[in-house]
Amino acid sequence: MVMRAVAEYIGRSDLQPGDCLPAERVLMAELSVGRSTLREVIRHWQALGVVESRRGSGTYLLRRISPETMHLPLVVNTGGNGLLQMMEVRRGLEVEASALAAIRASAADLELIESKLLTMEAVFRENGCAGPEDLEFHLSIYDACGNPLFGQLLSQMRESVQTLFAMSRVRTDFASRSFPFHRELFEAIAAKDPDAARAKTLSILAIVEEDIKDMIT
Amino acid sequence: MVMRAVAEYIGRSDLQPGDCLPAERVLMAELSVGRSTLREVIRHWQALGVVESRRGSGTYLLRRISPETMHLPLVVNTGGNGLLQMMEVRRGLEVEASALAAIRASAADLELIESKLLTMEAVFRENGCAGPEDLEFHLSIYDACGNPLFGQLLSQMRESVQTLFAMSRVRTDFASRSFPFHRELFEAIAAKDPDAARAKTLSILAIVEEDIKDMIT
DNA sequence: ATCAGTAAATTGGTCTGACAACTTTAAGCT
DNA sequence: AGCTTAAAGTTGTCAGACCAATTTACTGAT
Repeated sequence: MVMRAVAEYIGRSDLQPGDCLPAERVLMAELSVGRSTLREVIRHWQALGVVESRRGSGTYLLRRISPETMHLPLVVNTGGNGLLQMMEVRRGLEVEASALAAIRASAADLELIESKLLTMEAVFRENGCAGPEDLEFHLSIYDACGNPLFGQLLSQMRESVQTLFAMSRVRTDFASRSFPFHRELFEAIAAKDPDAARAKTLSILAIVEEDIKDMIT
Repeated sequence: MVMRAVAEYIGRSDLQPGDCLPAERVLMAELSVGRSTLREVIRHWQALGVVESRRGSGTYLLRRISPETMHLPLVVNTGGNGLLQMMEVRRGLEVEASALAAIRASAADLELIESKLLTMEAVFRENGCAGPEDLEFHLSIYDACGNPLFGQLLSQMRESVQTLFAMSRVRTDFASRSFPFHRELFEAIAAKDPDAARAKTLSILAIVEEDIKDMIT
C-alpha cells in the first residue's frame, strides 16, 4: 500500500531519471508513514533498479515508474550457462520482434532502419567492428515492431549481458560473422516477410551464441 | 555487506525452496545486526522474488541463492493496451520455450507433462474450465525446456496478467476453445518436433488473444 | 478421548527516537 | 581569491516499543 503511494508520488511528480528524490524525512512526513516503512519501500525499489541511494547525498531516480509498471526480477547464476540461458530468452524475444516489425513497419520506420544499417556497414568496413552502431540498428527494429515492451526488455537484457562478459576480455571480432545477415534481415523486414525476418534473426543469434560458447570455454 | 552475510547464510544452510527462514529476531542476533537493517535486506530479496514474507507465520525461501547468483530486474511500463502488448511478448517467450522443451524434454519430463495434461482434461470435462490445471500444465513445459529463466519470466507475466483482468469479470469459458490444442502440443513435444510445438503454441495463444480482444471491447 | 473455543506465544509490520558515517554547503580566516 | 574548517543535511544503522495476524498450546465441555 505504501509502495503504491510512492509509485503514485513518482508518477505524479515530474521527476526525471537522474533527479534527486525528496529526503527520507520529507517524504516520510508527506506520505504520513514512519521512516522504517519508507526506507523498506525505497530498498524494494533499489533492488529493482528503480532508484539509487548515495549516503550523505540523497536517493536518485534511475527509471521512471508508475503504478502500472511491471517488474520482472530474474535470478540467473553467473556460473557457466547463465549467459547462454539469457541468449535463449533473448532469441525468443528478438525473433518475435523482428517478425512484428516485418508486419507493422511503416515507411518512416524502414527509412530509419536502413539509415542505421548504412552507418553500421560503413563503420564496420572501416574499423572491423561496430558495437554501438549494431545496437542502434537493432533498437530501430524494436521500435518499428510497434510494441515498446520489446525495446524495454531487450535493451535491458543487452545491458546485463554486456556487464556479464565485461569482465572477460572480448575478442574484437566478436560476432563479426553475423555482419552480412544484417542487410538480409533489413530486406526481409522491408519486404514485409515475417518468416524471412525470423530466419535471418535466428542466423544472427546463432553466430552470437557460437562465439559465446567459444569464449566461455 | 549484510546482504552478502545473509546470502552466505542461505547458501551455507541447506534451506530448500518452500522452507521457512529463521525468525527476524533470531537472524538478527545470529548475524549481529539491527532488526531494521535485516528487514531492509529481506525487503531487498522480497523485491527480487527470492523470499516471501507472511505476517504472523514467517518468511519463506522461494529460490535458492548464493553469493554467486546474479539478479537482473526488468522494469516494464505497460501503457494503455498493455494486455495485448504483454501477450505479444509472452508469445515470443512461450513459443521458444515449447520448442526448447521439444528438443530437450527427458522421459521424466514428458511423463510429468502428460500427467498434468490428463488431470487438466479431466477437470475440464467436469467443470467446463480448468484455470489452475492449465497453469500447471504450462509450468511443467517451462520446466522441461531446461532453462529456468523462461519459467521465471512467464510465471511472473501470468501473475501480472491475472491481476490485470481480475477486476473485469472473466467469462467462465475463457479460452476454452484452446483446449484441444493442448494435447496436440504435448504430442508435438513428445515427438521431439520443435516446429510442431511452435505451431501448436501459436494456435493456443491466438485463441487467448482473440478472447482478450473480445473481452476488452 | 475428542473436539471446540480461547488464551498465550510467535512472527512479521510499523512507528519513534537516537546516533554514526558521509556529503554538501556555507561561513570564516588568511 | 583561495583554502580550511565548521555546520547543516542526508543516508545507514541500532534500539525499543507496540500493533496485527497467525500459529500453537491449553483448557474445558461434550
